[in-house]
Amino acid sequence: MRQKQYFIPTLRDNPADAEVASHQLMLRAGLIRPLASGLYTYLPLAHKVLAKIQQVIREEMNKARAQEILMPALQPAEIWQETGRWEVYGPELIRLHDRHERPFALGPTHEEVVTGLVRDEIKSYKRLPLTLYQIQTKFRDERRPRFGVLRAREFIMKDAYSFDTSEEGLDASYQAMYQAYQAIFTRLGLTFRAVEADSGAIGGTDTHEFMVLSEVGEDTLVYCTQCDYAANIEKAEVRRQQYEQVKGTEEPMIEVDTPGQSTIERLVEELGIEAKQIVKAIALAADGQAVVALVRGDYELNEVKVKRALGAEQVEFLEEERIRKDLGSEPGYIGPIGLKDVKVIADYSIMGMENAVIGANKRDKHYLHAKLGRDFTVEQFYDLRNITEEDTCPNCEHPVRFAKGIEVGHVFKLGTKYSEAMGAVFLDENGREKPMIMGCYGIGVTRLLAAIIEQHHDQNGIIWPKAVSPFDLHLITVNTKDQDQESVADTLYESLLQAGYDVLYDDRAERAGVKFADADLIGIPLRIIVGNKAKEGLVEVKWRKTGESELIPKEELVDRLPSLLAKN
RNA sequence: CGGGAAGUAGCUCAGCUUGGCAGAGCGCCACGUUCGGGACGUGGAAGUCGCAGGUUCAAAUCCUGUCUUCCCGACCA
Repeated sequence: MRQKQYFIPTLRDNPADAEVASHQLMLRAGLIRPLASGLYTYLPLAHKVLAKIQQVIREEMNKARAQEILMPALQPAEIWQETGRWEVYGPELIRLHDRHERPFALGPTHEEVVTGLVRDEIKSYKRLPLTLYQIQTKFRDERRPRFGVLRAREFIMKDAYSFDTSEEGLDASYQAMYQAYQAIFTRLGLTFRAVEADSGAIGGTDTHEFMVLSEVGEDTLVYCTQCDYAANIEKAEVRRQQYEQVKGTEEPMIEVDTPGQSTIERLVEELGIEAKQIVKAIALAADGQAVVALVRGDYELNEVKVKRALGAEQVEFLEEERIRKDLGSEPGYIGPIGLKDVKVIADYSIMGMENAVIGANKRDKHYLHAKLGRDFTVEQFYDLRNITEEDTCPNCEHPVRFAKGIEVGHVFKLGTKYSEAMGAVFLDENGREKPMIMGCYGIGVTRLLAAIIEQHHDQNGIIWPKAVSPFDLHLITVNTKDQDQESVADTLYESLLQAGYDVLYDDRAERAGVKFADADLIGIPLRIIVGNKAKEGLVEVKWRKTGESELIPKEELVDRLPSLLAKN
């Protein structure tokens, strides 16, 4: 491809509204352009890279015996009503009406469509197991689109669904997908980690997320320094343990003035105590029902664990109005004593607390010297807090560490949730009707594009891993006015194409600096520069990643390319 | 949805405090000089100052409303 007429609108400055490296570079290198918040056009370079990513995914999925299909993005409301998700899904589901005022949705995922399809077509155990997948545009009206294509409202996803006759079958299908994912992310040149994830309140046994390690990741993952344990912090269990609590004398509980001290930090500062002496009380709405959760002041509440402990679908913070009305309390001063009739649950870290500071449910008031059992009680204890780096591995008791990750893939054992709701059943060997056992497996394709850039760039631009580079080679003439250079480059371009290489040929009448800067931005791993040594028959090859270069006789180039490319 | 910031030329931004001809750099077009790391000169094109309303002789500038974008918190590939 001659660059003169190729559409790569590079930018010299970073656009003001891009924050993270991948977003900035995708804009600057001419990969994407925004249309609205969370909506992007993929320009030729990005489109080529996406095609390569999809190719890798297809190869590995097909190898795992999954079969590619393509389902409609536009879906009638009825199938969503069948599974109950029309009500449950919430505002993230984009809903619309056709000309007959019939309700539809733009698919954020395809369990309903694929389950309906398999239900109608497959009746016998003899046709199972079956795994179907598609690569398609998904729609989710995200509450907050962010970081360019990392969290977009319209994005390309590979979604796969497996149907099995037994739990053992599901295990095998799940394993096959898990391994395919490992192969895919490895081939894409990513540093990643598969972690245990939370499966949500309903069903779902095993589930793993594939995290690309990156500082801009929105997820925190916890891994053991000894064994191979790794989990999303939402999921990571905290070992049950004897907490070392601050001891008190047998002083009675007293009420004190704590004006404006509505945070842990302020209380620590003003009262001269430790955070671990404070009972942090958090008011929540679990499926609308007010609940108070207690956790020791030096720990963070984990809402996913609360959700699981209560068996709730949804847990969110209680609004200030309801804290006053439903709890009879005051935001910032919530405590376990004297609350109206609400459920109070607590993390294990509360056990054995004495000499504690608790909110008095009155503005600017706390109690001191509160003792669990004597002054306040708790209905039930659970593991409700986030693990910390001071905690130990739930498997082997060795230290754990944290890392940030971008979730690029998710594998999930669904069980029979959708097959039962939609009547996707088969007849087994004995003629008995049974629900199919399902799994689902997603990969964020456009998110991968950004994640790859996050892990593969430097100050000057992108450095594509070879497997996904938009071109094999970047051929550059230093000076287009120089006849020698131009003719050498032209013939070289032709012979490279002949040899089967996909070449981007910068034939633009730009100065060398401009071309080199653009080449760095675009990030094709191997560069061939035709410059002032061209009249002596020498061309330069240069590796984008290391900046190393080598002069090579032009006749030898095509023959030596395989080894030159392999060097990087 | 709550909290914060910003909307002026394709991009990055100044001008706004104190109302008075719409600006700069880069990019773009033409010509010339240059030519291995974002050159230089001359000339040129380009903006409904986000939108609507108000105040005023006069609004990019002041006031009100509204829309959009980005960042921080509750969800997901």
